[in-house]
Amino acid sequence: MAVAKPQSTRRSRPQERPLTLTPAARRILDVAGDLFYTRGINTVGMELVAERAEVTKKTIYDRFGSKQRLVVEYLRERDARWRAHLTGHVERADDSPRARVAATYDALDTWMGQENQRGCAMVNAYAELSDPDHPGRAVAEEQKRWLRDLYTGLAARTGAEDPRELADALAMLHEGAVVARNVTGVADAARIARSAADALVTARMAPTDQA
Amino acid sequence: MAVAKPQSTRRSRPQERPLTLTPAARRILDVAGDLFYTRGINTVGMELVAERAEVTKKTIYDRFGSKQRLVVEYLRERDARWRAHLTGHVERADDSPRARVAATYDALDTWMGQENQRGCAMVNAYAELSDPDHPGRAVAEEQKRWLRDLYTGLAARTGAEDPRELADALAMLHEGAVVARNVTGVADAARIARSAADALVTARMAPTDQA
DNA sequence: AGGTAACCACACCGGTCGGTATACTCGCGA
DNA sequence: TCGCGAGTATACCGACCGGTGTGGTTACCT
Repeated sequence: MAVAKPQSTRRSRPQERPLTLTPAARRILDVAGDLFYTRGINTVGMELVAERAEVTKKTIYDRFGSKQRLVVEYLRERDARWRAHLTGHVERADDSPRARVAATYDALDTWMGQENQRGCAMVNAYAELSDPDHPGRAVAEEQKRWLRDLYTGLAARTGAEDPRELADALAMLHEGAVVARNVTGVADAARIARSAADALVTARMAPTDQA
Repeated sequence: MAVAKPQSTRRSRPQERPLTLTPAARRILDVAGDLFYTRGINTVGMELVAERAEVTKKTIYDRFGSKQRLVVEYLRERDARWRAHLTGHVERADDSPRARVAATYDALDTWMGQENQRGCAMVNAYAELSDPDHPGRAVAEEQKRWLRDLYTGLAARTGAEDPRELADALAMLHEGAVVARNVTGVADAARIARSAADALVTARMAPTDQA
């Protein structure tokens, strides 16, 4: 065991040095990403990361400077991977708002099948990093804002009266599906969310656009 | 700082002693509940709990036996409070499935306004307690199952073709609203979820029941 | 040839973790 | 009066935390 303290209050961030991703650093980040996601950020010590990456702690600190930084890089990378996954699905879909909304839930479905066995990494990190100044929180917030904006754009194209509100509802189905699958064990959560989203779009669509 | 380890593998649970809630134990549980929720379970040490409850660690261990047990009791109590809050709202609503569904989101709204500034305690605990054997996880799972069943009952009364699926969608809006409010900062998340839920019920309702 | 970046091994730091042990006091009910 | 449950205070346990410092070895770039 061992675990505690109010989380380093690194106030007034000292501007980020750019990070050189040497081979060892690459290994460290991979290992840390896996461990942080599956076991939780706070329960994984640097010693363990070092051991798994076959690297000394010294090397980790030479490359990343602090655990906080390593955590932030883990979140950033995961966020980027998720965005790429989602936008890939969306762009391959038909260019209709309805099809594209559906595509977001398909993306979620495949994502959850592969690398999301422990819920949303951003939401988990948000739960674990209780210090409001931890820069990892900003990464999570940004991802959620991004998804919301994506939905807002699509919602606007449906002709909905209040695109923002529709977008928020679609985002809720999205996040809720992750919880349903992860905690409640609903295997086809993404499919259900997709179907509900479609019904919602229909209900909110401008009447003239109904087809 | 300090935080780590794969989380005590207390396998084959040694049957729970019933807990005597002495005045000190009451204080301990209150303090622990507050700290665990606001700072996270893993970042709060027993030393801090003892200090805040104006009690020695000895007393905590005499009453609760272990941190794990204290965590479980915290989750149970919070779960019970939440269920009471929600059922209170539901029972005070008109006895129509539509009104009762709406009432669940109203309950969420007032709940989030008062004592849910850091998201859903069950979801957070699920994120923090990565050991699949930690009994705290079961408490979270049970709450989500309960909510799902509650929605299933209401959905059945709407005459929906697939009550389970409608119920899951309603639960997703529910959980999603918590994330939206907490991470994305959507102030009227509960209201939006309520409105979306209502539209969804309308869409899924048996055509003959439309009113 | 010299410099430097990237790594290794290893020892060490103060501090905290969850949990235990010993010994003592107080108030209550039989 | 006696015992006991609930509490106090304090010291301690081994383990682990995040992080640093020293010194040495490659390998590549100029």
